[in-house]
Amino acid sequence: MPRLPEVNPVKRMGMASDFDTAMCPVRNVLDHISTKWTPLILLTLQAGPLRFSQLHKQVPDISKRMLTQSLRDLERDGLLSRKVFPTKPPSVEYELTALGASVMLPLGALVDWADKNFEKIKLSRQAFDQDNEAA
Amino acid sequence: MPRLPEVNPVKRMGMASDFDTAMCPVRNVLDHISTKWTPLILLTLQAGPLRFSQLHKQVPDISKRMLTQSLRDLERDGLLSRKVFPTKPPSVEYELTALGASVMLPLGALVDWADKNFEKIKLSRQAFDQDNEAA
DNA sequence: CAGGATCCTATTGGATACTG
DNA sequence: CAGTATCCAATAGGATCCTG
Repeated sequence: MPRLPEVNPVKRMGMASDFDTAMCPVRNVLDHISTKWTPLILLTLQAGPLRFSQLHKQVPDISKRMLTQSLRDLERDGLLSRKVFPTKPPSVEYELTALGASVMLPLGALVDWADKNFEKIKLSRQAFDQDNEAA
Repeated sequence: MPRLPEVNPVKRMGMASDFDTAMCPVRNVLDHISTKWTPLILLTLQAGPLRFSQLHKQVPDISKRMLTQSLRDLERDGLLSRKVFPTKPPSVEYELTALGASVMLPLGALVDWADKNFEKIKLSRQAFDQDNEAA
C-alpha cells in the first residue's frame, strides 16, 4: 500500500484508463485493514488504550518501525486516536475510536472464523501439498 | 506470504524463541485471506463458478501471474475448487467450496463495512493530511 | 519514551515470452 | 485456454543509530 500521496498509477498510458482503484472501497479500505500488522494492533487495542511501548510488547515480533507506520495509517483513517501526554520523557496513548471499534465487529467475526477453521485449513494444505509431491 | 514450504523463521537464534507464528490463526489464516487480491477473487466467485479467463476479466487490473498464484493459494487452503475439463484447448473452472462460502459471511460483512464507511475514512484522511502540512 | 532517518535485504508483483 | 518461466522494478520491512 502506498504511503501518503495516494496517486492513481495508470500504467498503460493512452489506453483510456480502465478502472479507478481510488474509487473502490474494497481496495482502498481493506488494503489498510488487512495488512500483516493492523488486525493484530486493532485486536490488541480492543481491550483498552495502550501506550506505544505496551503495544510493542503485546504485538509479537513487530518492529518499532512498522508499529509506528501502522499506527500512523490507522490514525489517518480515523480508526484510532493518538494522545500525547507532555510528561518527560513523553508518553503516548493509543485508543480505538468509535469507528475503530465499529470495524472490530466484522473483523472480529473474521478472526473467529479463522480460529474455528484453522484445523480444517491446515488439513487441506497437507492434502494439497501431498498431491503435489509429483515435483 | 511465503509459498509452499511454511517454515518458522526464528531470526534471533539462541534467544529462546518467543512466539510461534505458525500456531497463530490470525497470522496464518488472515494473511492468506487479506491479501491485495483474494477478497476480490472470492467476492467475484460468490456469484457462481467462473473460468480462468472470465475471472481475469472480472477482477480489475490483476495480472495472470498473480491470479494464478492467488487461485493456487485459495485452492490449497480449501476455499475454492479447481476443475479441469479435458477440452482442447483446456478449460478450468473455479468455484467456492463450502468452506469458501462460509468465509464470505464475515468477509462480506467487512466489505459492507468498508462500503459504508468509505466517505468517513476519506474525510479523516483529508483532515489528517491537512494537519500534517507542516512539512 | 516515542519516535524519525537511513541503509539494506527480501518479498511482491508487473511485463513478456513460451508451452501443452 | 490456462497456465509456467524468466527478468526486472517497486514495495515491505528489519537493523541500527540518532533525538526532543
